[in-house]
Amino acid sequence: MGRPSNTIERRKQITDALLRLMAEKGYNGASIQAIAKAASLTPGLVHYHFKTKQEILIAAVTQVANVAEQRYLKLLNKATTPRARLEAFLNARLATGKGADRDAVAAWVFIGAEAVRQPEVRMAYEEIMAKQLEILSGHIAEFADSPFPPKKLKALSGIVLAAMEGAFQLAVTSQNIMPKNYAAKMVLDIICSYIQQEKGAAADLPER
Amino acid sequence: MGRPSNTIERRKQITDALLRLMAEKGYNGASIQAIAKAASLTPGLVHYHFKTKQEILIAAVTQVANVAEQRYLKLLNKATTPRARLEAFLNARLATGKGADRDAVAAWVFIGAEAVRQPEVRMAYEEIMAKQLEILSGHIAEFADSPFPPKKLKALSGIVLAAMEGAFQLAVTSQNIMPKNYAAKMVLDIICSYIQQEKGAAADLPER
Amino acid sequence: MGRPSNTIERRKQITDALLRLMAEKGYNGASIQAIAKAASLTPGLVHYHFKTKQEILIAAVTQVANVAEQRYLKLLNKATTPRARLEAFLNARLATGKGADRDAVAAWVFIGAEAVRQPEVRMAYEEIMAKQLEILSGHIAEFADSPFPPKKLKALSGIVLAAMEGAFQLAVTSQNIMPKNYAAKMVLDIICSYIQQEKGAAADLPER
Amino acid sequence: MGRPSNTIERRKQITDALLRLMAEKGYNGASIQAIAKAASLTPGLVHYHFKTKQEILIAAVTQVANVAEQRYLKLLNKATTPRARLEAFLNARLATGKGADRDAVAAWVFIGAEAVRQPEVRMAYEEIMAKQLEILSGHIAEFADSPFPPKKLKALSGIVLAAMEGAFQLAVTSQNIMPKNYAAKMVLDIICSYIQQEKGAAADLPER
DNA sequence: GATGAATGAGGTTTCATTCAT
DNA sequence: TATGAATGAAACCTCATTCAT
Repeated sequence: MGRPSNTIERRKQITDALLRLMAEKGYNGASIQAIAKAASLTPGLVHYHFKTKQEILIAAVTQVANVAEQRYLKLLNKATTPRARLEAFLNARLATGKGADRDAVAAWVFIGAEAVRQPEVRMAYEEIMAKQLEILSGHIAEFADSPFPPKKLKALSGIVLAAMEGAFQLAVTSQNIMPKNYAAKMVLDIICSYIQQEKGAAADLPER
Repeated sequence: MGRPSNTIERRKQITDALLRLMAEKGYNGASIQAIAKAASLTPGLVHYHFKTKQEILIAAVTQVANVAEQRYLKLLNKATTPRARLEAFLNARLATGKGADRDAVAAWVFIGAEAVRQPEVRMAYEEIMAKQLEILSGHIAEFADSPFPPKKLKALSGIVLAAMEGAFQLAVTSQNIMPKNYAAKMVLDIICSYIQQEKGAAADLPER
Repeated sequence: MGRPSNTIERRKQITDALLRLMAEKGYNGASIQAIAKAASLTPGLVHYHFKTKQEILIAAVTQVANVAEQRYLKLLNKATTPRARLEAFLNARLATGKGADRDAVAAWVFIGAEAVRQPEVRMAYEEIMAKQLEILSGHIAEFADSPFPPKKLKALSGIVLAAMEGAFQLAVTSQNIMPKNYAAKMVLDIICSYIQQEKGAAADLPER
Repeated sequence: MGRPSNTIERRKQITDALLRLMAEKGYNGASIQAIAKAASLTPGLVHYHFKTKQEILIAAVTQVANVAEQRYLKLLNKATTPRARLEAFLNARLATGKGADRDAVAAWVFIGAEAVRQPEVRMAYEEIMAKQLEILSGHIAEFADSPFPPKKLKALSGIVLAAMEGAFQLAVTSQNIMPKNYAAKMVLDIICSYIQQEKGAAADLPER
């Protein structure tokens, strides 16, 4: 009895619209009116499915993370070596060349900014970052294929994550600094050389 | 012949107020009205010194860059080795421990976001980034102290710059990923190991 | 032949919910949506049982009056003297100490306010007041136990009714002016002394 | 220098408009739009002079109280006997016959209702009531012209105040119960008879 | 230079009501 | 009877900007 629920689709319609608009106008520029129009809905209906605009943003953040994770898992499936698995992670996030992804990157930059001032958004953002950090350091450890001081592992992973976030920022504002598809390659190079040096350093202290 | 101009101080008052407010409320959250109050001025006067709000933002961006440059030049003065000069650059930008600097970092993240959607802001932002890239790659080249393929130099500098920008983002949203004062050290380590590896690779191809 | 009607229970569920909500948020603050939730129903169903929100209010007004009347009749049953009967009336309405009754009183104040601007509500409200006036003046006349000029009887009853309504108002806004259970006692005192004086005055004019 | 301030007049314009509208549509019915139009202003300007709608209401409450006080003081000036002073108080508040005062009474009823649910309004309302109580009991004590148990004095004043508030309610909803100008007279009668009885009771206990 | 009142567009959100299911 | 999605108007409020003084 009663009308069948379509909340899930509607919510996706709405978060999609927010991300699309945010990519070029930022969070404030993406008004509920505009979101509604972009999703072919009415403002009232938007608020029927989301109590506040912030809720839409948080749902969108989660969605972006999920999409990225799917992409990662897909690539991971095909990867058979530690190096390939690390690359799967980096490419899943940094492959900014696939056309419509420029929007996703721009949206992500705005999400990062909102995370600075909206605690609720920050929590969602932090959680995602923490998860990324864990996955990334796992892949690096596996790739290093030798004991790696945990502190250094975490520090390396942290700066790599920072480099990735910064690469997004530069990709959408300063293309001549961060040309397409450069980031993934450079990040991998950095990881390699850091590991190499670490191995060398360890070799110099054989009795430890 | 009329009262003496105080435009310069007034403009600084205003940009300072914007940066302060932006640090916790973002660009949109910093209304002209609020800026005026924070600067102990009136809205009308703000618009007397700046035609639009965007102009204030751009002036603020420039100011932030100048302050950072002053800090850099000061440190540079005391630096006597290539390594010290490179460190001067990194520390001038990444020393986020000075207390009130958290605000500067947060403001910078919002500036980066505005650069995504406001072309005029983007231009100012890009220019700063380009300059940074130049300085940074100069220091790295000097520090490497051996011929370095220009492409690799630029790529390394680029990813380092990205790491620095990303470090700002994480510093104000995910402190457990990017603890205070970690970034500068890690960035230097990365540069070192990358250069080392590059030297090793060059040594393997003696006849070139 | 269809499911058995449950309209009566549903309507009571709904008016109860309105009264509950109105007690702390007023009439406008009690949205249909909120009423539905408070009654564990859906907005659509609320409008199935009541065409408009105003209809709910009017039903609620009637219900409140009925409940008060039941309470009065119960007390009246046990009363054997004129004074006891008068007290039954006063206590039935002014006994605001029964805990959850604070809500009923607050709701009644809001009902009085709505009666000012909604003619349909006013009619219901007036009818109740007229009835109260009649009952009250009956009890007073009986209690006075001597001829009482009709005009004075009506005037006394009127001001007593006013005092009761005002006591509700003060009970929910200014407790230190109208402490719990004070009103009923004071109203009775006032009636007594007024009657006494009236008797005295009548005695001074024996030939009338 | 600068434009001369007209805030005071503007604020009065606005509170006047609110009271006028509230008299027939209640607080919620008096939208900022409507207030602005009634005051020949723009909604933005209304919010320039009052941060929130509630602030307007509170200013209006205060204003109503002040006007009533002025009226009282004027009447008080001409009063030479205790009885006349008491009457001055009652008439100042209950003289609901002066034409436009019907609006003031209706507005006051809505104010009372808002006081139930808006704590800030309640505080203003309570303060006014407390002040009234003090003035009123002073006049009654003076009028009684004999020692009066403080508790009884306060109780009498309280119920009289309640009767006055209730008279407002009935005046705007049930005119046949509370005809114009009846309230003041009846309230005075009630006070008189209560005092008489009290004196009689005191006389019966001469040695106390 | 400076003030602060004023504007008008647009922001998010609420809500009584309707209607397809 | 019952559901809950959908609507559209209207609510309060904010804000960059202008302008009379």
